[in-house]
Amino acid sequence: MVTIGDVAREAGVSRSTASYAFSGKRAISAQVRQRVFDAAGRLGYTANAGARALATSQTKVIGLLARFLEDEFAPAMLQYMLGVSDNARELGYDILLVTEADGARALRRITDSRMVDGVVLLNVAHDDVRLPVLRAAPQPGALVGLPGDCTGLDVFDLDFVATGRLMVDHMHRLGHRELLLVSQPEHVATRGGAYVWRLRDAALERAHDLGIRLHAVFGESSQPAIGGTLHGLLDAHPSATGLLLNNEAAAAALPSVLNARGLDVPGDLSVVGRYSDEFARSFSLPYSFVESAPDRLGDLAVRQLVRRIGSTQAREEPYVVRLLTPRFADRGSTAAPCP
Amino acid sequence: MVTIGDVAREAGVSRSTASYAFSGKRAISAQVRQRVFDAAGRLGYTANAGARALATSQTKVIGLLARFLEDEFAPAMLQYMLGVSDNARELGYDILLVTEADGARALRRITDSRMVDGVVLLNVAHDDVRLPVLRAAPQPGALVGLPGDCTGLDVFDLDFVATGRLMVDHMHRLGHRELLLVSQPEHVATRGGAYVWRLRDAALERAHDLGIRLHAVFGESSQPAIGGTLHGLLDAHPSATGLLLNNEAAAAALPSVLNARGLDVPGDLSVVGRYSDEFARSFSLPYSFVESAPDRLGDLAVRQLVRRIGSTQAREEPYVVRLLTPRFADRGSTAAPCP
DNA sequence: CTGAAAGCGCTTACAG
DNA sequence: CTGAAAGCGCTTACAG
Repeated sequence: MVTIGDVAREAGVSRSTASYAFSGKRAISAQVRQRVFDAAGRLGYTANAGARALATSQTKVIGLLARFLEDEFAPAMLQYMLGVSDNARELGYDILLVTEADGARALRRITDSRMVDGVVLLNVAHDDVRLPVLRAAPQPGALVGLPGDCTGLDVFDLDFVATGRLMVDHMHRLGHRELLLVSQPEHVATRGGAYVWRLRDAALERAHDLGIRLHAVFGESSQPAIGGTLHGLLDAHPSATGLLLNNEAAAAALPSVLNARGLDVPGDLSVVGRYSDEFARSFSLPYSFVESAPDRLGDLAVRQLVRRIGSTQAREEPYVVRLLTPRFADRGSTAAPCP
Repeated sequence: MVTIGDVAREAGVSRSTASYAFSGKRAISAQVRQRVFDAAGRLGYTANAGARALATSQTKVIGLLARFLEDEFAPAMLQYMLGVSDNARELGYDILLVTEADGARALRRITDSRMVDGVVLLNVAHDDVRLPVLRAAPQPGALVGLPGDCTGLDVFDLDFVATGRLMVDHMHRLGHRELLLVSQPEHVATRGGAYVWRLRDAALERAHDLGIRLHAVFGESSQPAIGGTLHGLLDAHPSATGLLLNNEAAAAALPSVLNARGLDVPGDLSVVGRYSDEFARSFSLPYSFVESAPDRLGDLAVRQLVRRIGSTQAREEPYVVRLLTPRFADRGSTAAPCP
């Protein structure tokens, strides 16, 4: 391979001069600079990443820890991954993708060996086992997903509490007094998927305060089971006029369920979902929804992480917990209930 | 950070001895070995990846170049990514994920700078601009997706020609004589998505040979457009008794389309799709299908790549083009046509 | 404005 | 079975 030494020789300068010509970290005469660049061009020089990392203690790589769990909608994870990856690249960082089941061990491996300058954790659980490892690591970390304990880390998530309230408030304003809520599977919550119960509890509380009857159930993560659950729920509560969905599979299954029952939206039933814009487009779901903004969250997490990586000053700043205000995307699937 | 020098001092040996104790590349007395391991444990030592890469010219990282194009079903890409990532990790490699739009430039960057020991290209087009870059790179590469020119690279893909034939043969055997085929959008083929026309052309040819009328159309990649296309196709050919799908969006949309038309499968219409098992499960599609086996392809590509990386001898071996024989997963959605 | 030299943390022939 | 030393390819104080 061609090294900076080869370039220096070809340009007739020292290796340090060649290095400075590339980095711009000290003044170089225009002629010399040009000679170095020309030489590099002729020889096809690119700096060796390992050598540079060793010399600078910077890899320009960010670790991305995904977590694919049973009964969670995997394609949703992809949106977060792309949000992180695309934005990291724009800031000059590459992505080391980690999909191992044992996230804590993998995290220790990539941080201890200094493969990465920082880490983004996806799909963070309430009591995530990766957090103690990340806090002990020398690199900064950012989370997508709100855990029980946020100390020492920057956290980004959709505000699921506000989302639950927004959904209920929206239906209440239209005049609905009996609603249904389908969440993710119960064991997703049990094992620490806080987003499940944060939305659900907030919706239940708000409904209670407003004098609304809210029937909340946990739904399955795939068809045909979720279809059966939807049918059962609609059978059990024929007087309910609104349906809230915090469950991608339920949203995807709903059109055929309603079709089979001959129910019209919003004529017979008002519907509000919670998913990403991309998901809505892929399946062209005709429902109003609260945007879960995975690209936005990935962007925010990476940007903050890079800030911390870049300056020791930024590293001293207080940690942030940023919960995005839910945005309601109106697709016309809600209306006043029929009398 | 704690270095191998610290470990050596703590254990009372030289750095080379410590290094050999870890690598096992030369005999070390049991006592010394234990002292080194204990010291490493006490100090919490992990080798610096950059330094090791510099010394060995091996990063133990594989580049994974994904390619997300308009009107291709993004979640399908995720399955390939996980197939590569999970299997790479098992073989001791980490994954550098590249999602940049300009794949050729990104590929040059990560290979020139020696960030990776090898590269897997996903979603390879017929005349993929990344191929010349990969051939010129010092690292070996493996493709998932069959390009027009395979020289110098290991190639893995589903046999789409055999898939097209299998679909038609299957229907023919059951007695069908008029079929419909919905492919991906035409411009996906136009820009080089060879899998589109390979399956389509093979199906058309086989149908012709068997005296079957096959009406082949290109479908959109999302609802509701694809739903309209399906309706239009069924309207235009009421005498067709079988439907072949090489289009994920069409498969996802079909249940509600058939529901709306009151069509029974396989009573009124026999259906065969082509997608992954994971996709079938996520949407619980009730159709028989040809398994596209993304995990299997990722596995094969990585395994071959690691072989090439591992030994210069393996690097001399002839390149392989491995097309997986399509596997038919029977879900009972095909039957003899009604008279 | 430029160069010679030290150092980043490993591995691996070379010697014993 | 073990150690002292060179080298991987960079960057960056130190000198001039």
